[in-house]
Amino acid sequence: RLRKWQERIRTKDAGERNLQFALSEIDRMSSALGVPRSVREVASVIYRRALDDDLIRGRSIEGVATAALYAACRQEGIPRSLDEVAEVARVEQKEIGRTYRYIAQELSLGLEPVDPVQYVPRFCSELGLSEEVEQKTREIIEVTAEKGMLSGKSPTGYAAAAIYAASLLCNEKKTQREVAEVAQVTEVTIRNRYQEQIEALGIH
Amino acid sequence: MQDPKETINIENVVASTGIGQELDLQSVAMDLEGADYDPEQFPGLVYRTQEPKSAALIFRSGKIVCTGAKSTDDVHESLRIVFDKLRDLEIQVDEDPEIVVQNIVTSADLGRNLNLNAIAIGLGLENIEYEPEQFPGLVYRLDDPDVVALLFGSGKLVITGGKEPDDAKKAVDKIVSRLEELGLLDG
DNA sequence: AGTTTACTTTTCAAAGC
DNA sequence: GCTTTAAAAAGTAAACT
Repeated sequence: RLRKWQERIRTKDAGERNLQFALSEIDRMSSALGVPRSVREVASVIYRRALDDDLIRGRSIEGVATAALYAACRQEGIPRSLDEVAEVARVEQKEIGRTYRYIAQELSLGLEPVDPVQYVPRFCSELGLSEEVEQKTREIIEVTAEKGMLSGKSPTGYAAAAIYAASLLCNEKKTQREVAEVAQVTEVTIRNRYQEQIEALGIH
Repeated sequence: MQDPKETINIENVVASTGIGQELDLQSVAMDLEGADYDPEQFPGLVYRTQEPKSAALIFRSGKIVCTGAKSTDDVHESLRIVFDKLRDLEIQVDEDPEIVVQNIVTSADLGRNLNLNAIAIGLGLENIEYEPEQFPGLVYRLDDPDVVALLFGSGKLVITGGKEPDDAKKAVDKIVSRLEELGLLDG
């Protein structure tokens, strides 16, 4: 009976330690990504829900904690791309994406695809662009997405191209390289999306 | 465009069978020209047929997986070639080994662009998977037929997981009617 | 800048780790 | 879970010319 009791304590302690580890990892990555405290709290809640629903079985604590943070950013409307999250995570991007899809499904998070507009304030701010460019970017994204051009395209690449186009239109030009750098996409992607967008807008 | 069902094309057929005899893959690898065998990497020996084009994975147990064929007829033709090659090596092969089709991959075209965002919401986020940051296709799992469809912005799609060619036709029918009743196939 | 090659997703069997 | 095999879809990426 004593052994059973000790085992229970040991299991409980191990569980506590694992939870503390997961929460400290969420904190560490959140700081590195510079997300607000509210997002960390949402991530913690998602992680605890995953824990309660036994979703960690067969997966790494690190992977679930990272996926929870990625999901929390999206839920709070200030997404970080998988690429950005992977840079501060200790699991590879592929596993973060796979784990995110799993917990989003199992916990019925009901998160819609990321809207490129949600990346605009942060990217424009990092580029030191004006409110005017930011507004023009939103307009470009909304008008072209309305025409069905967003289907299947990466939200970051789409946002990056629109920012590049808006910076030209507002005479605050940023190079494709500068925009590519903050959005973590290649210049080739910006070029491709940019061509489609200006054509759809009829800007020649 | 035309009837989406007319655009259905079988891209790959996966099937399994067995010769009813255990094999010494090491010696088969030595005698069979073009055979790839690296047991450290994978327990199966890989043998490719040229016409019809396919790849056969041959195992020590005598079981065989054939993949890459464009039709069920091609699967049978490819495996007939593999069986004969093994017989040439003086290996006993059952007369007519049962061949079971395990998966058929099909492509099709709905003939009109799709707004995947609207479709994701329309079909219900809990019923689909659409993460354009990770993959441009929307993943839609059907219960009957039991297949998985990948829908793309171009209107083209992939149907996989089916056991018979008819599954793809049924799936396309269901997808078209579902999108139509949601009013997402026009515009 | 254009081309080629390659990786992302889904499906399935096989034997073994 | 992973390993290997094939195939399509479209987007993204990297290595070359």
